[in-house]
Parts: sequence; C-alpha cells; structure tokens
Amino acid sequence: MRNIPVNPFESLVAPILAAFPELDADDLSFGTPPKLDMGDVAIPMFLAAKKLKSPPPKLAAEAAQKVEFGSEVTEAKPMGPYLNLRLNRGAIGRKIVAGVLEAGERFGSSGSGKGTKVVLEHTSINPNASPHVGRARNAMIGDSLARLFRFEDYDVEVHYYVNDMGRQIGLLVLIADELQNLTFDQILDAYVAANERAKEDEAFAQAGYELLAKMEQGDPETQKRFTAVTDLCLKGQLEVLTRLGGTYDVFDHESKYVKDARLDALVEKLKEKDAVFIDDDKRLVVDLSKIGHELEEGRYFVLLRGNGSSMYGFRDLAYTLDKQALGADINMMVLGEDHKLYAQQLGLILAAAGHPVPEPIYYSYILLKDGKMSTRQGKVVLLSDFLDEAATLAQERVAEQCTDLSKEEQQVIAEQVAVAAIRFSILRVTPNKNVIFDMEENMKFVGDTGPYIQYSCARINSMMRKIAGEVSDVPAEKFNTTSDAEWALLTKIAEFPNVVSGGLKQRTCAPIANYTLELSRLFSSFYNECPVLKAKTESLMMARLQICKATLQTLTNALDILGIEAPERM
RNA sequence: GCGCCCGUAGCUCAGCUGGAUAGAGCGCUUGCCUCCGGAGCAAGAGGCCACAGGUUCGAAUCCUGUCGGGCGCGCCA
Repeated sequence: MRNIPVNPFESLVAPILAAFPELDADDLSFGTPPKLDMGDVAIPMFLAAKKLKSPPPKLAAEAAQKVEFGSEVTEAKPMGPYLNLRLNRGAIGRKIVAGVLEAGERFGSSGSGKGTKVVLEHTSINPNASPHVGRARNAMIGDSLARLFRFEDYDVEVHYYVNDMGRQIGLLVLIADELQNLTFDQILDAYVAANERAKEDEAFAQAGYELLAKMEQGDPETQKRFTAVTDLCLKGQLEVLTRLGGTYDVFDHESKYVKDARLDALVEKLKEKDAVFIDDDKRLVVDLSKIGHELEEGRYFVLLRGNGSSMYGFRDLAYTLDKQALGADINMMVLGEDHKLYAQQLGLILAAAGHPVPEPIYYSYILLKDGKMSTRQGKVVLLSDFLDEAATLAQERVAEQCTDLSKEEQQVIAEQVAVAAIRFSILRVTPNKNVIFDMEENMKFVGDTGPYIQYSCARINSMMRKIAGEVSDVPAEKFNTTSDAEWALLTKIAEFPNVVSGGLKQRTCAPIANYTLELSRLFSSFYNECPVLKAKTESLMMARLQICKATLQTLTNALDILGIEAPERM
C-alpha cells in the first residue's frame, strides 16, 4: 500500500513562495492559533523574517497584502508576527479525510524504516519474583518502542536477556533444593530468605559461590539445577508480561556468555591501552580513566573475580558483541536509571576496543504515593494484582453495558480495559521522569486514561453499527464541514504523522499517548456538538461519518503503537 | 562528597529543537440523559512554570548557581 503524506496545507506553500522568491519551503510552517476566532491556520513569520531581514510583524502584514492565495483561502490577515488564514474548511478537511482513509492502517507511517534492522533488548527482569509495575515500566516502554519502529517499517527483533547466572541464583537453587517442588509464587520469599541467610550463614554463602563456580565450569548437573529454577521464574514472569501484550523474539541466556573468545581479544585491546590490571586480590580490573572516564567515582570496572569466575559486566560485554554480530543498524536497550553509569562504563570499554556502542533508552523508577516501592516491605503493586483487580472492576461495567454478550466475551473486553489502564498511565509519562503510581486513580477509568480513549472508539463503532452499509473511503466533492469542532478535530488528525516521526526521533511513545488524549477530547466535543446520524442533510451525515471513520483509524493506529486494543463495545 | 536525571494548579501529568492569553485530568462549585453510548460534554474557582541571576526583540523551554526529590559511585545482577 502507498503511503499518503497528509499535508493539507501543502497547496498554500507555492503562492507564498511566488510572492517571496527568496524563501523556500523550509522557512514555512503551519500551526493552529490559540483560538479559532483568530484564524483557521497560522503561519509564523520568524524564520522567513530572519532570512529577509525584516521584522516578523512587518513581513506578516506584507504577506497578507502580497500573496495571491487561491480559492482555498478566504481571508488572510496579519496578527503580530503571524499570518493567519481563514480557509475553505470543507476543501481542506476533505483532503485530510481522504488521505487518512486511503492510507488506512498505514496512516501516520512514512515507511522510512524499510530495510533498516533494529535489535531492541528490553524487560530482562531478574528471575526472582512476579514483576511489579516498576519493573514492568521497562517492558511497556520497550514493547511500545518495538511497535513504533515496526509501524515505521523497521525490521525489529526484540531480545530478552535472561539473567540465569550469578551468586543470587546459586543461593536460590540451594533453597529450592531444600523446599522441593518450589512454585512461582514462592520464589520471591525464597529469594529474600536466601539472601538473608547468606548474610549470617557463612557456609551457606560459600556454598552459593561454589555452586556458581561449578556452573561456570559447565558442570551439566549444576546447569540443570539452575535451568530448572530460572525456567520456572521466566515462565511465571512471561505469563504476566504476555497479558500486557508484550512479545519477544529471542531469549538470550546469560549462561551462554561465560566464555567467549571475542572477550580475550577485547581484553588484549584494553591491555594495549594499559587500561587493565590485576589487583591485590587477583581480580582483573579495567581502569576506565585510561580510556576516557574522567571522574574518580566509577573509575574501576571489575571483569573477573580473584578465583577466575566472571562478573556480570564481563558476560554482558560478550552478550553485547553477540547482539552486534546480528548486523543490526540500530542497537537499542531499555535500561533503568540505575544502570546509567554501568552502561557508560560498558560503552567506554566497547569503544576502546573498537566496537560500536549500543544506544540506551533510560527510564526512571515508579514511586508510590507514600514513597518508594519496597519488595521486602511488601510495598509494591504487582502487575498481576493490578490487572486482576482492574479487570474485575471493568467486568462489572461491561456486564451492565453489554448484556447481550457472553460472559467470556465480556471478560475479553474487561481484560483489554485493564491493560489499557496500566499501559496508558505508564506510557504517557516522559520515561526519564519518576512517576507516582496511584492504584485507586488508575482503577477509575475516568478522565485522562486509556479506557477514555477506548470509549471514544467504542462510540464511533456504535455509530458505524447503526448505519446501513459501509462508509465510503472517498469523500464527496461537497464536504461541508465548517464548524469549529469539526475543524479542530480534522487538524488534530492531520498532525498524527508528525507525532509519529517526533516519537521515532526522540525514541519515546509518550507523545503518542498524549496525542491520543487530545484527539479523543476533540472527538468528544465534536460528538457532543455535531449530530452525526441525525445530521440535517444526507451529505452532512456522510461527511461526518467519514470524519468519525478517520478519527477511529487514527486512534486505532496510535493505540496499536501503544499496545492498547480498542474493543468495538465496552 | 562527586556525577546523571527531575522540579509546571491542592494532587497526577502535558507543553521544552525559544514565540500569540501556560494546558488536561483528579478533587471542589455549577449546568447537561423524551437527542448518535453520561467510562461523556459545557462552564467556574485554582499558577511568581522551585528560587536567584544570565543570554535574547522574546524564556516554563537555553546557560550558571542555590534549594528540594530520584538514581548511581571496585569481587550484586
């Protein structure tokens, strides 16, 4: 299918350039005035004024006089530094609707990612407990980013790094042996207990290290025991993450990267720069100050323990090289803010050894109203708990609203509402800000929420169900949509491609989430002010139905990027 | 102590590649279901955009400092 660039104001460019030959298209942009009574579209004159060395207000006045706009412009007047135009809204609106409906599910994508491969690693939760919403922020950000890049035709491969190594897993394995038939629900308690005990029980802690050493040496029996525990965890975690709509292409196990010939070469490169040494405890340590790290804090990076076993970072380097061997053009990973220094350190090492440096996407922690989450104090919101409770509440609403649907159908919808609530509340916040998560607020489904967006979609679907036949994708020549509510909605729809490209550039879906809110609000106003099925004329009804269809298409495309499904009824 | 991120309405957040009168939601006050789905709409109250300087014709947006919060800083992953 063809990508339709919807730039409804394109036809206004040529007349301006004709009047001012010194300018080119890049000097012009189109925006919405703060109030619609100031004009339908505003053209800021700052850039053009700079080029022509004339004050913006003077240029705006001059342009209003000089430019010969065609029939699409009914009035041009300068307002300060802006040239505000009043337009033939029907003609421009028709272009917008036609563009959206022709592009369909591709509307918003410019397809610029075609032929570009992306490897994106995200989630990678330690196998120790059911994920809470804080951990899940990684999964939601990562999954939506994958969807965003795929929407733009990038070839995206999602990787999940399974931390099936390390001392803590060793301890967990020991505890698991004692308890027998460990279940996923018991793992967190077991994990906490194991770490507590290791603090007091020297022999137990030592046994953990020994087990880890055997694991590294490749002892098959030990590997089996580790795998049994980590698989149990991963399976349980994935069950919850899948409920959220997350998908993963490849699972990489940390234990695969204990020994890697490429690391020897990497260490050699560091030696050439005099950046590695063996310390008094026989550890292999990188001195990052030799390869660009300026501060004393975080200067040293340990690769191998005194007994020769590898540290997490050492394995991670091997893993990174392995991912790079896949030949992706873009290598991204979603990391918590606590990994910032660590990722920088890895980056320095990779760069010093002549390897490319992956691109990190950072996010900050989710806080609760009364402070930080604490697994040990039980001050957490488990993702599965939120989804269960939210789905129960949604189910009650759906049962009232959709009495003719089966219980199973109602449950499917309720689950979609619950997922929308959590994904939207997390995704709409800028990733590098802390979010304060309020369980109750997020359970109300009112106001600036995912369910509100879904509700807009359900209303449109409801109208579509009531009419006989299909709504044509080709608007009639006569497209008499002139009200402010219609115009505001249409221009917002036309913004979508820019929102997508902005998100791609900034590597975040937050602007897309906020866009769906703005669009839904404008739709609700339109819906309230403009009768659709009861419009005064047949042609007006059709035009409005087409606006509704274009709105639904845009919302659907945006929600798809966010990983939120829009049920036809709710 | 040092480094990175953040500070916008009572609360939760938009807006930040500098541009018109700083926007939503929740909560509070008022209207609106004999009208396409009230998970909604319309209106009101509520802001020294943390504070202090600077750059600019113009700063919530850029720079510096202060204060407040989050995160990190050599055998955890």
